[in-house]
Amino acid sequence: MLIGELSKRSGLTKDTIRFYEKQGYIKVGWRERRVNNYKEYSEAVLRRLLLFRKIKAYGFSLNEAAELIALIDAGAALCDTVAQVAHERIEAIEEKIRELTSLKALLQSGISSCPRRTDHCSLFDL
Amino acid sequence: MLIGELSKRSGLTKDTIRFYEKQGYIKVGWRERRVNNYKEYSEAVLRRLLLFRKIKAYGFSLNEAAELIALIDAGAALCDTVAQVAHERIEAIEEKIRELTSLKALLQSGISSCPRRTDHCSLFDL
DNA sequence: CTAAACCCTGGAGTATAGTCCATGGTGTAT
DNA sequence: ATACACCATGGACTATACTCCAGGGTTTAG
Repeated sequence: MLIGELSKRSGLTKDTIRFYEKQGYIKVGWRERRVNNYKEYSEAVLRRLLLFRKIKAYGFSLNEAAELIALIDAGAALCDTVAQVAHERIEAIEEKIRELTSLKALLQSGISSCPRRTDHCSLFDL
Repeated sequence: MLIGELSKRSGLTKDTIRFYEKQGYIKVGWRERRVNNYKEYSEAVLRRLLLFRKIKAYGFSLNEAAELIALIDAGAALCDTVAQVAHERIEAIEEKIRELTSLKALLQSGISSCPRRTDHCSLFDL
């Protein structure tokens, strides 16, 4: 299929697909050019793009997604390995949540310590 | 004071201070050059930098900090106004926390739905 | 024949907040 | 005299993940 169809079926824009190619996240064109120089994409490429989307939906970065896919390609995506990776991601998310929570608490305590009577708020006083 | 001292007293690197100047977050040098072209910074600039640090510590971006400082400069930093801004920030943080929490749940449900017996994890199957 | 709708490439721009570098001037101590 | 610390400027580079553009070729319908 050509890039337009691939774009529709993968849900990624043409630009994104070309970007992934440039970055080497998908390799293609690599022989599959039509006479007119148009690239012919295979179903395998489509599956790869869908996989990227799925993994990214879990909050992984493109690079992390690529690493996971390499693992899968290598047949090394054992449950334990994947669970391990997912756990690390969860911990990173939890850490981020903790940061945000304490930031929120900081703001709330700032607000609640405000006298609310003057015409100048002390929240940002040095 | 010269930039070296300002850097030490503000806790910001010289590069950061120069960056703030370039971006117009602080205006200086504006007459206060020594004969040798060295910039002379005032205590007012130091206070401004400390204010930026403080506001940024609350998780505001540089631009938001600049807006808040403009408010303060204008004498318009009423408690209600500031509380309003802080509330918006808190809501944004809460929204982010909700996103992260659901992402975490997604990952967790993915992991827990894993049979954990095969040599290929189904978590990332299409 | 021409317009619309595709395709190609390379490169620049977006956002954020700096960080680093080259090049060159200045000030102080030995 | 020279080393060393300090100052100045402008511009490039970092990370992430695209997004958009210019300039050009191709295909298809009317």
